[in-house]
Amino acid sequence: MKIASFNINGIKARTPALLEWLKEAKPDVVLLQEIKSVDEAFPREIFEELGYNVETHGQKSFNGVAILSKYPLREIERGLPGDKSDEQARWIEATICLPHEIKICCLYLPNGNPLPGPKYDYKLEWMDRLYHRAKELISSEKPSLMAGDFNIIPQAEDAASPKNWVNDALFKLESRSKFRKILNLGFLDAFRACNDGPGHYSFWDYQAGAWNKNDGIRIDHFLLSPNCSDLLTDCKIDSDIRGREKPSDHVPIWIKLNV
DNA sequence: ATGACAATCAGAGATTGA
Repeated sequence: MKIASFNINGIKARTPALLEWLKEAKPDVVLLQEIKSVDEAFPREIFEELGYNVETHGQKSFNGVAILSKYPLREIERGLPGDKSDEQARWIEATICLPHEIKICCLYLPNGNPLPGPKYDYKLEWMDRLYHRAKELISSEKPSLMAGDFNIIPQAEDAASPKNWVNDALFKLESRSKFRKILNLGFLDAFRACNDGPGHYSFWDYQAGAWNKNDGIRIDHFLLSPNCSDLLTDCKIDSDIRGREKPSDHVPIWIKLNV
């Protein structure tokens, strides 16, 4: 089974590019971030015609997450628990039902810039809540994964120019430590389990010719619970997508599970 | 330190992103 994550930077602007990639990559499940659309405006029929079940958690103009799945989705939850006043659409989870169940969580972690400031505080607070949900997932002892745009550069080798990011919310020790704390619960960075070394990126800024200079960062991740990690056979980033017409600034990352 | 680029909403230019 192939599960992908893709920050599409607007479903309205990205539907053609998304369809082209879907038909090539043929993922069974796709986790989308930054749909930048309310639920009613999401073009669900286009994806249903391709055989996907569609669940969205949208918001006007900004944020918004969605799950496309060829398998039925159950136990759908919208919004990261822990703060009822949080109105930003950054989390949707569901259980897919194969012979055995897998809990799939799609997230769009706050950027956090500028720093210091309320946006950075929100990022750190959101990561504290993410830690609590991650702990619950581990405690359940069921196969689970969290994937999406984490807005975290885990290590220096995950940036082409790490010096440019030292004071950025994506690379600040404080936010990276919170990411590491989640890994230390027992979650596996699937990409690093399958790939070594520098030069692997999932985001290139639209500005300053970042793609042409390969000045990228790796900020889109798949974190797998231990019994989900046992099923992992491959993880790759479809970086060539960034060079196409009207691309997102992110590219898809996917895993294969032996189920 | 700033802007470079793109998407959104709105119908110009501000806001957001990373």
